[in-house]
Amino acid sequence: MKQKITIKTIAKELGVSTSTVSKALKDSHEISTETKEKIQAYANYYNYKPNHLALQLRNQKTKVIGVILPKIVHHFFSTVIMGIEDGANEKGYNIMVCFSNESYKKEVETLKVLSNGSVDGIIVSIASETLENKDFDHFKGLVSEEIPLVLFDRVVDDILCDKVVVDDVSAGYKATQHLLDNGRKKIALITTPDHVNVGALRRQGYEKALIEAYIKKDENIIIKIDEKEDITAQIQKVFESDIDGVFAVNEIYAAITMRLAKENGLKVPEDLAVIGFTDGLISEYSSPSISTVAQHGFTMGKQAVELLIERIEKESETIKPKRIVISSELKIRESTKPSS
Amino acid sequence: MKQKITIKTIAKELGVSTSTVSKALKDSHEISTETKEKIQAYANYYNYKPNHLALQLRNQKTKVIGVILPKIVHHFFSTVIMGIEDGANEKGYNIMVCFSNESYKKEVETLKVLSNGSVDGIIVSIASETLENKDFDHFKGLVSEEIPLVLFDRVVDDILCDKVVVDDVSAGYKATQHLLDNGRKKIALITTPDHVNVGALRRQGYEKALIEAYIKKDENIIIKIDEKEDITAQIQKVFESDIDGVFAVNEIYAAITMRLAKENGLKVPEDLAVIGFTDGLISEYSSPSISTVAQHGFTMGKQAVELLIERIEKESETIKPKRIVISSELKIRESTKPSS
DNA sequence: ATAAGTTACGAAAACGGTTTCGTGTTAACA
DNA sequence: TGTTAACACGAAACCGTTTTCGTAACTTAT
Repeated sequence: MKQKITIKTIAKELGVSTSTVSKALKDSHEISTETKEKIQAYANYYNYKPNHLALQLRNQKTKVIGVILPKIVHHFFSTVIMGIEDGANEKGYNIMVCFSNESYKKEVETLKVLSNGSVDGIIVSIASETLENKDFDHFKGLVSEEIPLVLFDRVVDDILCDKVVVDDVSAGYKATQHLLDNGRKKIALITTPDHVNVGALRRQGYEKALIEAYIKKDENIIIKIDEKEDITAQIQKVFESDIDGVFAVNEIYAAITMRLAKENGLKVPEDLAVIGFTDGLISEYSSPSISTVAQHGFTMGKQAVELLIERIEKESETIKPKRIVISSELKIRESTKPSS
Repeated sequence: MKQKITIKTIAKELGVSTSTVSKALKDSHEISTETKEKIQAYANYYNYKPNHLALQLRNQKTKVIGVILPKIVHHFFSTVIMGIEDGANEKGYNIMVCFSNESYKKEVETLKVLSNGSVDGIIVSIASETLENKDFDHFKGLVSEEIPLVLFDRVVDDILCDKVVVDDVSAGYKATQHLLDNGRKKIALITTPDHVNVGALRRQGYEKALIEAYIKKDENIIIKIDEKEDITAQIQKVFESDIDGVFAVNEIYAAITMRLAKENGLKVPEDLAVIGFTDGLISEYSSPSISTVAQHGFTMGKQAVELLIERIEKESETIKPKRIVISSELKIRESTKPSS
């Protein structure tokens, strides 16, 4: 990189002290108009830009927010990033993005790197492996170092910090209720293993809706997908039972269900209604289009970053950790058009 | 944030100088074993971590790479980010991610923020508005400041820097050729306006394939989508002509085409073969699944970052700008199964 | 006993800014 | 004429670390 122009250069060149230059550039009243104009003109001409690193060191602030996501090739997380970036920019922050790739080890390492002072605060959605292990010591370390932390979507109660979540239970309830309203009686659930807590919560909502409709739960049509195995094969099993509705906890599972329905000779939505989660591109562009529960990822991201920045900038006050719940919303499309 | 322990603290506490502490922590031979052990034990006990900002200032290196993308909710760009992050991590770098949201103004601002010294180098895919304006002065500024810059996917010749691109012409050719091999004769092209150069290049490939097959180009079945208008309505026009194949330059256009085909009473692939670009989730999970040209986003990202880091770390040598071409690959799926 | 070489550490400069606290000069006032 | 205040600027400390250079004390060789 080319030798940059610094305050020192300007000072030497113009025969004044660095303090004078610094003040002149900030339009301080301490400096005479004449001197200020001279210095500003010079700085402008040579395109002087203050060195960010020096400022950071002095202020002990980086104006950067670290973000750790389990993955990115996923509509929900992409939109969350958008929200985070947008909110951060509004307050003059930038974001440093890292991925845990759902791995516990990478999450720990990344957290260590980010907490060495490169960022003022961190936003995380926990890796599934970590959720499975139930080992959250790396987060507790952060908390005790008093580095501001906000968890979103995949959160755990053990960690004492601000959180932003979707109303997963109520979302699961709403989705299931929608199918029931639709006249469906035998509704399958395609979900994640129990350790992924959002999956467990959505299931609670599902079960609640069934109970209220006096429909007996059937474990045969509740499929917990193990992503290490063949997903399609696991979903295929549900077609061995007689079903007329499917609630899938993400859009990939919903899309696979649609394909299998076709292969099994069931028409969507006539014979089978399908509703997914995450209002992504697949749901929107598949044909028939898929009804979903929209999670408002952008809002989540924005709320998370606002919470974090508040914490960063009011570091003196010890505010009680907050928990923000973003309400989800049904996006009704073709895949759940009422059966006759 | 809690008061962090610094070298100064350790020095004062142990009655030695900061230089001694610094050297002891690096296991320098200049320091006696006894002193080293004492200092290391103390540092370890109090969980000393060197202040990153101080190091950055001293070394004039941030070990951070800036990335500016037009958008993120897009399979291709998501995978590129993954590749960049992966490559960066391998070399001990982190990435700072920003979005231009296809806006010229935001691109200029973001570039300015990143070039104030917060990053060692920058990777960019140009915003469509900028491509339309043809105003690249902000990039030229970077180049003259000698901040390493790598452009990928949407690149322009005007800017003198390293570039990573897809072999768009040959990809367009391969896609079209595949349809021809399939027995299709009347192949429509759904593309972007000409200023998005990747679209223009893919079109060249399309036209070349047609010429070689002695098929006359028909401007009526070449649709340039204006994203500010209703996309579906624009694509619908192509169905007014008699066609048996469609080459769409991204997966959204391909998906919309599939839906319209259905609505127009054409069966895919029997009556109409469809091939898209960007091997994303939509193509994979739609039904029938959509054949595409896979762009290898991960590889592109990784190559881009490796190129950039090489430039950063060999700043002395003025190497001629490189241009890396990533070859694309056909992913044949159901939407282009041979017609009888 | 003297010269030379080690060993083990500290002082100080440097990275690029900001900010506090002087201080010399001039102008205004009693 | 002496006192005070305003003005315009500079010196120096500071943020946390590294690194060069100097040097006191001791060891070894002559």
